[in-house]
Amino acid sequence: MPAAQKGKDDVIQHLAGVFRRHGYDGATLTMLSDATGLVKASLYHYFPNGKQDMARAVLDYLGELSKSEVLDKIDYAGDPRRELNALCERLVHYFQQGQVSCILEVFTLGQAKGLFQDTIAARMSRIAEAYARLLQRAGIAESVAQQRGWEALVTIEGALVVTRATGDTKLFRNMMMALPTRILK
Amino acid sequence: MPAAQKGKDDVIQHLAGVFRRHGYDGATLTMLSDATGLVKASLYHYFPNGKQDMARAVLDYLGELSKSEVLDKIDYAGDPRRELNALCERLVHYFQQGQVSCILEVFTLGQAKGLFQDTIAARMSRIAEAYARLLQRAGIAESVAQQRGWEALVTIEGALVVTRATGDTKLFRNMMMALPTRILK
DNA sequence: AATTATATACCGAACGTTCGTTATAGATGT
DNA sequence: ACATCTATAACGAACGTTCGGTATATAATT
Repeated sequence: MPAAQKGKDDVIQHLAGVFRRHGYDGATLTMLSDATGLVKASLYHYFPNGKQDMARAVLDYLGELSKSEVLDKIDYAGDPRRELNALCERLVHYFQQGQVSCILEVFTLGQAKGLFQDTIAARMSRIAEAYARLLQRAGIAESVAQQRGWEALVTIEGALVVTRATGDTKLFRNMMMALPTRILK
Repeated sequence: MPAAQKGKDDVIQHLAGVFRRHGYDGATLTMLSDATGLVKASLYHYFPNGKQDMARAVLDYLGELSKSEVLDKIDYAGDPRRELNALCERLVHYFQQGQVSCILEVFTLGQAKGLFQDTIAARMSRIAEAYARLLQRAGIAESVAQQRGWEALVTIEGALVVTRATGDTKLFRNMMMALPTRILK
C-alpha cells in the first residue's frame, strides 16, 4: 500500500465548493489546487482526464450525497404530509439554507452543458418523480402529482438562485417550509 | 462621420446571447468577436474597458428591455387579474419560452458575482415588488403580497433553470400560465 | 529476515495554447 | 483634415495539461 491517501472524498468536497461558486468554466486549476491543497500534478493523479474528471466526480459525489441525505430518506410508507415536510427540511440542510448552489443548475452553462446535460436532465426527472410519488400517496391524481413534482423542483432551483443573488437565507428557508402546503393543495 | 456604425444595440444583443449561454467567465473574447462580427480591437473601441464593459452593457440593455417589454407595460389601474395574466404572457415571450437564460441568474456565478451583485439584487427586488403591488391591488394584504412577489420571482428563475436543463419549453409555458392563479390564492 | 519489485501518493517545473488586452497603422466617410 | 472604425500583430499572464521524479508502503522472492 502507498502513503496514506488524503481521502478522495475530502478532495472532492473541496472541488465541489469551487465548482458550485464559479461554475465549470469559471473554476480554474489554480483554484481547485488551492482548495484541495494538492498541486495541479497531484490532481491529475486522482483525475487523469483533468478538469472534466473532477467535475464528473463532483457531479457523482453530490448525486450520491443528495440521494443518501435526501431522496433515500423518504419513507413512502409513512404519512405523506409528514414525509413531505421532512423532505423539505432536509433540503434546507443539504443546501445550507441556500448558501450553496445546485450543481445541476451550475453545470447547465458553458462547456459543462454539453458534457453533462444527459446526467442532469435524468437527475432532475428523478427529483420531480420523488415529489410526485409522495403527492400521489397523499391522494393526488397522477397527472396532477407529476406536474406538482416539477413545480417543487422549480421552486427549489428558483429559491437557490434568488438566495444566491440576494444573500437572504431566510427566503430560502421560508420558501422550503411553505413548499409542502403549496403543492398539496 | 465614419462608416455607419453597426448599431450598438445589435452588437449588444449578440454579446448578450454569448453571456447568457456561457456565463461571464465562460464567455471568451473570441466568442464575443465571432458573435458580433467585430474583431477584438473593434470591441475595445465600443467597450474601452473590455469584457467587463460588455457585460455591464448587456446587463443594462436587458434591464431596459425587460423594463419596457414587461414591467412598464403593467397597468396598475387595470384589473389586477388580467394584468397578472398579461404580465406572465409577456415573460414567456421575453424569455422565448425559456430558451434563453436570465442574465441576473447567470451573473451571480464566478467573477461576475463580485462585479454586479448590487445591481442584480436591486433588480430582483424591483421585480418582486411589481408582482406584490399587483397582488395588493387584487386585495391581498401587503405582507402576504410581498412574500408572494418573491414567490413569483422564484418560480420564474426556477422555471428558467429547469427548462434550460431539460430543454422542455412546454414546462416553462405551463409554469408561467399557472403562476397568476397560484399566487392569487 | 532481508531484499527486491511494484504500486500508489504526491510534487516541481515546464509544456504549448489561449486568455484578455493593447499598440500601431491603415481604411473610410464627412 | 478629421474623427471613426477596422485590421494586424503582438503582449504578458494565466490557462489546462504533461513529464520526470521522489517518497512511502505493501507484495513477492530469496
